[in-house]
Amino acid sequence: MSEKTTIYDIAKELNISAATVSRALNNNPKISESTIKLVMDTAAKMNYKQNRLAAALRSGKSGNIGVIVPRINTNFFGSVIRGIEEELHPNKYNVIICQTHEDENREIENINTLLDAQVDGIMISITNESKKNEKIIHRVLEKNVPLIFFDRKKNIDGVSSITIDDFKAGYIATKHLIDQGCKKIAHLCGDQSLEIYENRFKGYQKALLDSAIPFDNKYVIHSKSNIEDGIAATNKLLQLTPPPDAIFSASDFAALGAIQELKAHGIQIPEDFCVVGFGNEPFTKFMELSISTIDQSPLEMGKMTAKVFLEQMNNTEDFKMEKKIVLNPILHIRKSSSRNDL
Amino acid sequence: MSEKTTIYDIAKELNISAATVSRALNNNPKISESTIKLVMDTAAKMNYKQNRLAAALRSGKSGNIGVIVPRINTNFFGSVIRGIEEELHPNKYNVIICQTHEDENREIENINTLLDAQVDGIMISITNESKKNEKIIHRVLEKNVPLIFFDRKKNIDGVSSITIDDFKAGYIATKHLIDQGCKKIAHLCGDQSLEIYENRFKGYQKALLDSAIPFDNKYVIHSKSNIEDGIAATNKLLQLTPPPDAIFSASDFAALGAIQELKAHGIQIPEDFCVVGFGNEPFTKFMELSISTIDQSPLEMGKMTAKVFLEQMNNTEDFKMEKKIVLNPILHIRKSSSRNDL
DNA sequence: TACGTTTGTGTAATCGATTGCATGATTTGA
DNA sequence: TCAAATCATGCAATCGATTACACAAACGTA
Repeated sequence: MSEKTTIYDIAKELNISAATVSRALNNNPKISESTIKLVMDTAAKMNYKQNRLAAALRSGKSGNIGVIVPRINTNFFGSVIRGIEEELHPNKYNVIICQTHEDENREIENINTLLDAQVDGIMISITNESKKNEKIIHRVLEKNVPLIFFDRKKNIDGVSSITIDDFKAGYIATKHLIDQGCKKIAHLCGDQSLEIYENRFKGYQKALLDSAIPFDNKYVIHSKSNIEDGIAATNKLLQLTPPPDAIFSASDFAALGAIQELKAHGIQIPEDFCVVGFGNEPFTKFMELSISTIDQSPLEMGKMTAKVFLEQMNNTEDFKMEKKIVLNPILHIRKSSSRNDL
Repeated sequence: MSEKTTIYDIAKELNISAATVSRALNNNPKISESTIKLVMDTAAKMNYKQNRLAAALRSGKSGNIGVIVPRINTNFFGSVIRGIEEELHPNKYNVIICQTHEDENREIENINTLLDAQVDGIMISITNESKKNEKIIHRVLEKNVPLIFFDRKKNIDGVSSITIDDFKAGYIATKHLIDQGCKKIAHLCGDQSLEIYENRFKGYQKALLDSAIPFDNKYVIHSKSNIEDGIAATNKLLQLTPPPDAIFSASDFAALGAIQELKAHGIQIPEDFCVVGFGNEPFTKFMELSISTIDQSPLEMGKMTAKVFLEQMNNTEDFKMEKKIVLNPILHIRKSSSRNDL
């Protein structure tokens, strides 16, 4: 009834050996055309489905790859995963997803789980730069399991990564604000132990420097990626003398909080104050006062990550391949920073 | 060097049989305490990691479950998957994700892929009600692979499902508009071959009926879940005589399009026109003119789905279990429909 | 002392597909 | 006509963990 047919069933049916069936199903050139056809037809007739677990055990390839992200229900990570899945699907790989919730212990646990499950590769956006997970990363490499970083990476020799140019992103966002005539530009920065936020910050500083605007540390406020932190940070900034006249936020959510607070203070945007966010979250476009922001091309990032993985898998040469791909950030200029009526 | 240790390596090291090692690692009560301790310690020392593929092949349980959704980079599906993952993770299941892009052939292919991969269960939000995928669903059931529907289901005996009460959602949304004094309420409905949209529509009709408001089919416009369709539909509606004074949209995105178009026509919201959307997309809350909408508790839905799956897995009794869980929709009243200054 | 239990381990089969090596059949060439 | 080459297929081991069954040792009881 619901019993699954194996190659042995087919073999018995045709009075041949299971080995021949296996080879026929894999189009092995050693097998005669007629036998191949016969086996194929019988397999179809008997509704044969390969048990990939068995093949996986034998070959050591599970056909699964693991993707580790802080969380999946955000536009950014959801889109990256979508890109990865769409690229790997035609290549017969399944995508297993894990969440870390920014917890490095969880990250280590996830990596171990994926290794136990014999995944053929791991794609990860790490939680932070702590040394704690350095060890496990090396364990992965020792096992020769392809590892690829996307967005949040570590600098480890021999490991490929797909990121965006966060420095440039910070630079063009800040430069844009300067071009709008802003003189005192504040920055809501993220966790500086993460390279991405560090680079956005550096880009911001460099843009100021290039325009001969003095950098002032009091205009830099650390805030997490949420509305509340954006509000709190803006409150602090408005109490300074002089207060800033623009904000480059490393997060769209913090930017949104900033805008809400600025409005609450009766400040006109963009006339009196400009804001640029980061991430191109869907809502930034939909608001009546649409928010200028940096697009990270997450779908593209996911596809690239998958492509690099496939390339490494197909690399039969006897050398390690390391590819560092840096995507170009795209500034979307919207109302929150458009003084020139674009 | 990077060779993985197996139970045979441990067995050889301790001069015992692999069977004993296996039993010890699984805390089999037949094995003496001292041996268990010895094996455990040696396993740790030799950095042993179970090869789950081998265990999976033997036991027929892969430890993976498949989740099929139209796409993952939306707030709704992303959140459902998050809920599923969080609930299954502690139970040592991995989550494999597949996307259908609303294509039923892709759906069938995904199910086959998951079956081939020997997943221990499938959770799916189907693309539509066509008969085409009926057959494959039954194939899954015949194979005794637990199958659970979430959000978009089919009515099939013996299959559990977790949904929200779309009828009630349509009802309370419409009733709310009526309570705001709206008399001519239009409905932007979705694909009526999907039960969810059909029920929202029915709830809308029932609310009208209960308030003795005549149902008028010309106020019902079919539109997909995107801004453009919302704009187009609203345009059509505004050309009617008399035009409606409210819209209940089965999608937040269409509602957003509607609002944009209403504004373009200089119509005051909520004074002259009220709008209620569906889905509680993040942007609905963030807009200056925040959008009233129905929350579907996607995280909760995901967790419930996983719980029902676990319950079925742990059900050792000799009977089939069918559980139909219907979550309560929550109306979030926001500015787009608040005439009473809430 | 003799026999039935209990306890702890080992042997070997099993899950299903793959593959190196062996073998028998057929063809080629001299 | 026979050796060599080619071709198609079978045998059996393998991947690593699990488990039914067998069995020896230790223990208890009459």
